[in-house]
Amino acid sequence: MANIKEIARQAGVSVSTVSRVLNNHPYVSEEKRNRVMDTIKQLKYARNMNAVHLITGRTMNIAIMLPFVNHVYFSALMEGVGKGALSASYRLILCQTGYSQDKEREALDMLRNREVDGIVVLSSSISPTEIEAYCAYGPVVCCQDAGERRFSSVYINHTEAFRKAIRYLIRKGHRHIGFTVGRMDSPSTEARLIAYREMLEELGEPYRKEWILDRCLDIEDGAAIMERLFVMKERPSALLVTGDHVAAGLIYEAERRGVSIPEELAVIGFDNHPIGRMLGLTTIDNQLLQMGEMAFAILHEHIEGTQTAPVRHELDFELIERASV
Amino acid sequence: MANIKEIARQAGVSVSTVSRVLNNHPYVSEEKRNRVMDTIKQLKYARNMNAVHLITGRTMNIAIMLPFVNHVYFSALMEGVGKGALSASYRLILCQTGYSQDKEREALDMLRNREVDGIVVLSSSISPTEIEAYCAYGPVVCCQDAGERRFSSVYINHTEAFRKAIRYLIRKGHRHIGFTVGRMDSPSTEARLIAYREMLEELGEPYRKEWILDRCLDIEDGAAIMERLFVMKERPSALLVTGDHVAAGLIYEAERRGVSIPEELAVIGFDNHPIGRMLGLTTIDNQLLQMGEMAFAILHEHIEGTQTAPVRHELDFELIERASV
DNA sequence: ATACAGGATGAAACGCATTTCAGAGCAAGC
DNA sequence: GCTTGCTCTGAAATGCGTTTCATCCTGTAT
Repeated sequence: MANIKEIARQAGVSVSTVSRVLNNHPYVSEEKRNRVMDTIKQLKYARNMNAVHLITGRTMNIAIMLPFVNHVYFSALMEGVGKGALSASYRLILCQTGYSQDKEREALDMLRNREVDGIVVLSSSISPTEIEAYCAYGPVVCCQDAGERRFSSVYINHTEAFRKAIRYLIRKGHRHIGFTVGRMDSPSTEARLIAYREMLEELGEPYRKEWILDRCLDIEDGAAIMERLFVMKERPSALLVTGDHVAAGLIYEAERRGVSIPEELAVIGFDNHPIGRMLGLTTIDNQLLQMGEMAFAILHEHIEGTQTAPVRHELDFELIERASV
Repeated sequence: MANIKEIARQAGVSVSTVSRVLNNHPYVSEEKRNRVMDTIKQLKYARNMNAVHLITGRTMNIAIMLPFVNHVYFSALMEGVGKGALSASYRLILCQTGYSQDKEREALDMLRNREVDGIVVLSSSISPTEIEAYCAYGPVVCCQDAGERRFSSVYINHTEAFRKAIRYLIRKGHRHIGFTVGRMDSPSTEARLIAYREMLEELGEPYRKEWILDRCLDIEDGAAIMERLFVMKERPSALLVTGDHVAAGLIYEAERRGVSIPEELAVIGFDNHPIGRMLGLTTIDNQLLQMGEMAFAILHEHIEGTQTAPVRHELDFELIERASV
């Protein structure tokens, strides 16, 4: 309940001196410093950070916008951002949007409202152009390639990664390749389609809409894929699965049904999650942890002012060969 | 950049009127309300929430303290808390502690510093007694049973749940039962040991230290259990595994090594995670989502002042019979 | 005509810590 | 002896929105 004024009064100094003690400024005599610190302890004084935020114009909070927390992809990214934030003494404010555009705008508004010093967008449903409008109020970093923008981004080149996975499958003799996506209209799906179409062209294969399996987000969606494959007249011999958890579900269900992997169905996952390592899943490591850390690092530079121009940082990816192809 | 004073000046009204418009108070004439709203739009005014927080003494933020975000148990709990927070317009500030006591105190200090209106502790390393000291500064809700305390808690009765699982195993003919834990000195481990010792007594079985497998947190730890079982002279015929992910690792590895489940090894998981449903894992549903939601609901009541006394809310659990026993 | 309730409005106090500025005291340098 | 440059200190301005209180006005009840 006590405030800085009360401390000053009881310690017999001015509020400025108390503030100096609080902030470890030099130029306070040992004697007064001790007196102030004693009074602080006696009165169990705790600073009202809201006043600090108001006067300094900084909150040491950053917002992290994502559709849902309970998903391995976002957990990993979040872990990375959190790691960076922790070591720089920033706090993370969770903005779980469920891809609701209103919620997303609400999150971005925190920047306008000075509630946060910056925001990292893991995934959003509103357009990059709309996000761009918020750059006037503070730094924004996105974990998706959004092209040349007024905000920074950290991403992996999904087209390139997909191309690499496809090439690998072709080298292994596959011509009938399908893939799964989380949602059809996401930027990464778009990026993947580019590489996919390229491949079809090259192999002279037709575009089979049903080989692009939509709404594959978690392990059970993965298990459900088998059923979807069984009802197809023509089945792909290989599947690129976005997410090791989805792939794990698929592999499990394949085993249960006696479909042998990789002989009857080759699978490549994404994310390089522990579950994939355990299952011997060939996967693309897309460096989620590093991406999160890098996102924070860049945001931090923007906040500190050491970097004012938006940066686009493309991360490497790596094909990890295991036993599912 | 504009502030309420500037809006007032340009709209030709007082700051009080602007504030009233901002907060949808009645008693503002239609005409002035419109004038103010127009000016707000023109100047692209955004409220400085830090000033609001300072004057109102509330931030609409709550802290959520947990060791790591990248873990299914905490993800599920967090999802629940987040759900509640969202619908009550509260923000979640993530305090990832890694069980560092300093970090935990830092999180609790946010309460003293008025940075948050309340805090929910999912799991902590510091003692309940130390947490209790912070209750003077604001409401705290823990997701573990800490006995009669000055803070509220939401929990499941781990002893009871364990007992139920053990009874079930005994009914199925098992006498040699082991179990896994995340860390040996956690409150839930203690609770489980009570039921476990009871069972040993009843069956007249000796306490075999090696049948309590420590440090089992994720899927790979689960897979590693098989190796640990193989080097034992005597092996348990059934294992209670804390976490469906750990159990999934174990099941997978058992299959790989040709150990049939449940014939050679029966397994009961915890958490009722989708991965367990997929694998036909018998498990105890400990209502993580509901626990998170309930934790927030109680915290909310404390913040609103509708509930001032600490409450202890014990949640039900449910044994879900599937094929692993 | 009088009283009273309620709508509408603005001035001012309030919440609290940081920072600038001015000034005092004192030592070192010329 | 005088200037320069620290060290140390406090008064006051600052950041910005909310809320209380007093006041004025208008319509309705008596």
